[in-house]
Amino acid sequence: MNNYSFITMSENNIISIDSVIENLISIHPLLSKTFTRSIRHKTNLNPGSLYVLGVLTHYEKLSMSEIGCKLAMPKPHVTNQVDKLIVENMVERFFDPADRRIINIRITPKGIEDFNDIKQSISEEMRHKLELLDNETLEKLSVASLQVKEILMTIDMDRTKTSGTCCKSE
Amino acid sequence: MNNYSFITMSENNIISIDSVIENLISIHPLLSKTFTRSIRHKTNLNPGSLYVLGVLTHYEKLSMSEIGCKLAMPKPHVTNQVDKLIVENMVERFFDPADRRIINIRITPKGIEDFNDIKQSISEEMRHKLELLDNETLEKLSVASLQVKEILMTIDMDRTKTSGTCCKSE
DNA sequence: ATAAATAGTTATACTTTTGTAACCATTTTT
DNA sequence: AAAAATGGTTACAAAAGTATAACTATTTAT
Repeated sequence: MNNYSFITMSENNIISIDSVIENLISIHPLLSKTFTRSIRHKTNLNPGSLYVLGVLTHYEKLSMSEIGCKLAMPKPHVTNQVDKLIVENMVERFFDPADRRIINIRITPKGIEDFNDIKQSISEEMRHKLELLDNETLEKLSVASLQVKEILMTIDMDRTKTSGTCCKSE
Repeated sequence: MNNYSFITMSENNIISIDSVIENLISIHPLLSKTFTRSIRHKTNLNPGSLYVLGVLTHYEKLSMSEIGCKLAMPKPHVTNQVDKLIVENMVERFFDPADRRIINIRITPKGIEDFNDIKQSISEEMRHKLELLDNETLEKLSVASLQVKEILMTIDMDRTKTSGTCCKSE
């Protein structure tokens, strides 16, 4: 029985992983299209810049490489997107006192404010859709999306290839 | 008390919608990057073609416009992506007997098979990450992602602008 | 029957993102 | 001190996706 329960456990696990991936793959284009489109129409920022801004709201500071890692974005592209955000005073660079090669980025108060405005604006359409859901469904979606978000954020989608090494252990 | 409870209800609702959007916006780049990168490296298909293929696994048939609607993809782009899938024998066109302007697309058995292979392959990295999660977390993610997926799929991310009208009522 | 609307394609210009390699500055290794 | 590794930038080529308009074929409305 021990053995048996172990096997089913493991089986379940595999099934679980596949179904998770299945779900995530389905979720992705739905979100991708909604937000990307809105971003294009309602802001001057590239989708990429906005992702950078977004990830910076979750961390006090990130180095250029870490940003690229969190978003699996090539380093040269990170440079470009951060440059744009700096022009807009939404983020700022500062050297790492311990290692002067490292350039850290943090979001500015203006960045936080702007990001909130942008979020409001790009999510207008989706808000209208969500308003049509009944309370129970909405609540379910709220809890479920929070869980997905939190779990995914603990997973580093790192890549070691594109341009030098990427995320190290957190 | 009735009134009060109504107000809090409504407040909660607004808070819920905002937090849902917040979560979805956070989830999006995480998935986007993971899958997009893998798609690029492990298949010959564009990400776009794969999204089309994916959405076709969920519906028996879809017209060109409906595909564009489900994915919020401009119609000319849908044409391109479907063309590529047809060359690979992964989907097929057939006229709608009731209205010969409409071209319906359905996935072929080969398409289903290939899509499964591709899914396996593009999700390898993510599978390794997910394997590191403990069972409880994985189970939570499985349930939560399923809920998010199912709810989002009931919401049409339609757009009426790009190229003529889009999704009509389901 | 004619005009207007709809579904889809073609063509084209454009933006965003990716991939690669060369390069500088700094740190680590030896 | 010299060599190797690391973090970041620059520059350029290529892929993917977006926007728009013009066009054909079919259907619907008048």
